[in-house]
Amino acid sequence: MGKVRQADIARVAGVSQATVSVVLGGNRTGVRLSERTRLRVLEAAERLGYLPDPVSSRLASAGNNLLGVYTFTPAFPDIADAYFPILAGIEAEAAALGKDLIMFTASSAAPDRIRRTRLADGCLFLGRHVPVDAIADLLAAGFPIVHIGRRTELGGRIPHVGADYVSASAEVITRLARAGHTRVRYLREPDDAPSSDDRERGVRAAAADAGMAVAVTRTSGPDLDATAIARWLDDGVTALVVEETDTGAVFEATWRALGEAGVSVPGDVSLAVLGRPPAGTAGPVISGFEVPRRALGRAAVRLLASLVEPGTGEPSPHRLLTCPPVAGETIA
Amino acid sequence: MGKVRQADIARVAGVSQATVSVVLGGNRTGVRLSERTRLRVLEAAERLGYLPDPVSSRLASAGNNLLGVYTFTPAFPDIADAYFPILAGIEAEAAALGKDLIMFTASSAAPDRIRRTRLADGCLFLGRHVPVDAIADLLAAGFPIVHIGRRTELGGRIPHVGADYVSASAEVITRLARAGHTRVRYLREPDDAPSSDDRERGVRAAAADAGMAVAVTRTSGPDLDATAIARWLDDGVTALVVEETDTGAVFEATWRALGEAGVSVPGDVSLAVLGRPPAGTAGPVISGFEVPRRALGRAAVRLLASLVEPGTGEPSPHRLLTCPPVAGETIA
DNA sequence: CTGAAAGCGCTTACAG
DNA sequence: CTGAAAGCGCTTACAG
Repeated sequence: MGKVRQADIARVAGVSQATVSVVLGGNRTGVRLSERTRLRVLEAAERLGYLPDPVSSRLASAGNNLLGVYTFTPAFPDIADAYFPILAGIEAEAAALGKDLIMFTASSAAPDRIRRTRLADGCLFLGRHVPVDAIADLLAAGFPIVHIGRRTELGGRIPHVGADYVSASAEVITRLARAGHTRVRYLREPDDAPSSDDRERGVRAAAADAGMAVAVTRTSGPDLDATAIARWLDDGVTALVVEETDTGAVFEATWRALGEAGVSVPGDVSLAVLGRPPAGTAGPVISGFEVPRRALGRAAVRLLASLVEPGTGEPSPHRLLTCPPVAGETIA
Repeated sequence: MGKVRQADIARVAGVSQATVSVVLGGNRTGVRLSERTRLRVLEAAERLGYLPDPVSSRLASAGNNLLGVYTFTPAFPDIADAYFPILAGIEAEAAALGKDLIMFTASSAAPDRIRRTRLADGCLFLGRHVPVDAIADLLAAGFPIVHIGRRTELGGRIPHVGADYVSASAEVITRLARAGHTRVRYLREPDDAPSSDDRERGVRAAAADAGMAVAVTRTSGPDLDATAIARWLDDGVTALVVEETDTGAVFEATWRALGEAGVSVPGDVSLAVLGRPPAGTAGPVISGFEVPRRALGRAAVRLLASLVEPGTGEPSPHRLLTCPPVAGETIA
């Protein structure tokens, strides 16, 4: 009882293999078929326990209803908190569209693995940085891709669905300005990625508008201690603005340093996070904004699906979703 | 700049398409190749930007390094708490083995969708119940599958990696017996699934050994109220044993009813859960056991991988992992 | 109105 | 020691 192929059905039903294909494919080309033939084929297929081979169908044209998901870091163990809602959104929308998902486990961002994404009809990419060359190859080959998070590489030709960090970050600064702050310390990731750069752009623009002085510290956390805090306060800083990062390390280091320095929030200094603090952070609700991760996942799947099956009006290959503000209790 | 095929490389390099395949495939058959030819092919492939088509390779023999994951309920939105560690384990092990994952989103357990799993080299199944017919087809076709959770269907022919609920549940009862309890109320899921039945078997066996009276209530939660609690206590019950369920609903209902009844734990009544309470449950550490979900995920992937690539000694197609006891504070 | 040919892009057994 | 044939299981344009 090995695999049953269309050819086996054809033999039993006394027709050609191609006819079997037409019948089982639901006759989408509108071929004339005698009802008798159709029934014989269907019955034989049922009796033999035919299981179509999706790989063959995919090769012989036609998609396979598979969308790839490529994360540049293991999605689950490490930064699960940040990725989980995105994956949840991706899965929900994929299920709604009747698509299955291929998760490409990216132990490394090796080009070889990225090329494997072509097994699917299209692929979602997810990560702080993007391997430009491999993506360029995919793009050049006409393979549909969507990056989750804004991308500026390749002259902005990478389709993406991102969060509008510029506006959301500007809004946080404006709130601070309205509360009377004129001197702010801004802590951001040391490396350049659109998600960090966008925040900085929003911060600078709003600060300039408000006549606020913003000094930037690039840090990944370890150097943040009570001494640093004390120095900033001595300099006349009245508010700290911290970028939300994948691991939450910068916020955690800041929060700890604040505690060690015996500085009260928002009594002695105001605090805002450009995003949300890591899950499970105790204490007051930190002011900032929500990143609509679930919606990002859903929107990305929708965009990718429309790229895979063109027709119903080409959507913009670039979308930015709004980040709802979180008032919080740490701006005073 | 359309897709570049091996045939294109062959034309440029002045060799046959098959030779290109041999060269690019790393010459695994040990064919004699002039170094000059090899280099010419490699160079042409590089220059043209060749991207191998994984679908074709898969069809022309050879696996595709893809393992399927089929959950009978949407994995992410709903019962994520229970599935998340399993998926984390699956992903970690798959990454370690260099395999990618296809997540089949099971909006319905429709046989069609299950058949699609054959796109992968093998598939993991995950769910309280299993669609026996579709699984039987897969098994008959020689398609490698592994179920996460013990399965008894099809005469026990379904390969699986499960948790040893029988022993773990028995151990909980033994603990209760040692603490002097002789009359216990046991709350379990209303439907029959191996994970529930195994627990009950362990409970009954250990209770019989200890001369303990166990009364069983099948419930999904809603009927659990202060009245029920009071009735049981009146009956002389001194301990409650609650099954861990996917949603945690039974435990939550019990915990609430206990509160409403003003019954203190473990002062007035002891409490154990056959597993762990839902995440985020406040109060004392509930006695019970840990389900090694991450390890289940990893072990299932390893078993599936060995089924896909036989050779290195056939492993047992049935494995049960031990559930470490959690002493907790609610048995007295 | 129906059925047989060609081809999707590869791999691997097989002639030369 | 190398290169061309056959074939994986399908779909869809095309002859009859």
